[in-house]
Amino acid sequence: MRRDLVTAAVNLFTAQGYDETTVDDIAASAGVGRRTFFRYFKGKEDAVSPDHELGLARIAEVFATAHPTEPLLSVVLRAGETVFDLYLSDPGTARKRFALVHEVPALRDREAAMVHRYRRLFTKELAARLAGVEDGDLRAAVTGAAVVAAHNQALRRWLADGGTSEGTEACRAHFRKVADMLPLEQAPDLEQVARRLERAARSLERRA
Amino acid sequence: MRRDLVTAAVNLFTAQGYDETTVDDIAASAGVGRRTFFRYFKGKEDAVSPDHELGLARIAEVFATAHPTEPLLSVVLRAGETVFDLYLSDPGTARKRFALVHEVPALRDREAAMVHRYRRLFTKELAARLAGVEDGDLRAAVTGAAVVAAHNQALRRWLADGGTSEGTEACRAHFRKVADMLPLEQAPDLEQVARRLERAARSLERRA
DNA sequence: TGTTGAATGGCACGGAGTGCCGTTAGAGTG
DNA sequence: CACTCTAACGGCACTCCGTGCCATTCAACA
Repeated sequence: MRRDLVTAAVNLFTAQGYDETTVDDIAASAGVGRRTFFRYFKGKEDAVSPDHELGLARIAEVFATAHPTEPLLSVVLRAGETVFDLYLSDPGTARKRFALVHEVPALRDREAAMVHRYRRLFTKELAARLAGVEDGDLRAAVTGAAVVAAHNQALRRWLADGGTSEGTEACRAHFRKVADMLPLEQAPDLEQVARRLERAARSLERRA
Repeated sequence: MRRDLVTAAVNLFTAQGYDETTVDDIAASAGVGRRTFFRYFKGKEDAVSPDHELGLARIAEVFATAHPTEPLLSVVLRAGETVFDLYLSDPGTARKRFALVHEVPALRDREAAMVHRYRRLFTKELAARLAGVEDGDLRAAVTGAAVVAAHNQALRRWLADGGTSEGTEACRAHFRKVADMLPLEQAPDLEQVARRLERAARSLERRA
């Protein structure tokens, strides 16, 4: 039933435009009444991509069930990949949604709001795991935003390349590559290593 | 006139709630007709924080007029601070807006959409300046998101601390500190420094 | 067979946003 | 002062979104 309404909405939106399609059109196309539509969706915009709640829940689950000793970057990557799987499981509708979201202002704004929730979730989980670290919540905010941006960048490239199923592994590799440049464990370690080596070099120089 | 409508809207929203305030209420409170309201604002949500277009324009101007040899981090910091000035110039209404935006879902979503536009702008400008660099647009996307997150984090902390005008310099310092952990020039340089120092240490050790 | 509960759909209402048009104020001419 | 022209204003009416209310249907169950 939900599925029927979603497909009807996506088809009508792509065929005759978002603003030109009324909720009555969608309901009639799915063979139900207008009132029933609003029982399944909070609004007209929700008829496209109703899976975000599921994605958020899966990310939260990954963080909740992760072993405390697992490296933070590993947890983040696993959380991101669960969302990938949601998209990769249905590349066809993912492409249609992508096109719609990127040309209809109302849907673009709604997508931005959802991305905002993803970012907030990552930031919250990272902050909980960076408690005590110097500027922990700052690092969490910056890293959370970077993670979500990397994720979106990987998805966008995959979709721009046609959304073929062969590219799914490239999509994941892309996300990992971007995640490697995040300021998680890497940056502080490098700084520390540099300082330590600098001191060692100076002391050795004095000895020589 | 715009200003009257904005203050009327903010006051009514805070006093009796967003959903409970109609556009007629706002227009009547400002002494104009309902139709006039929609000539000044695209919608009810625009009556709060109508300065985002100006902020986006100022950022674009900073990037457009920056000298080509100026370090990228410096340009980013200057662009961010022009937006700070927009908030810091009127701390009182900034606090009211902050409270409203963070408790009204519709305004929160709209704010997220605006943050999305800021992020897109930074990403675009960074990508143009990272052309040719390995994974330039990936770095641009990640860095743009990180910059905006750092900016928001600094603003949020400033507002959470009461939004006093004495904290404006602390706000800027905060933004700079967070920007320092961004993967712009720093991370590659650090890596290079570490490798160079490692080699120097090994050669000194062999000599000793 | 009677009953209960959940899903449905029709109806009506309030509010957002928009097009149209008459009215008015205010600036610039003779 | 009288006239005109332009731009903003405000009222009116309309479409559509979203929601509360209620009657209907249908299936499960005692």
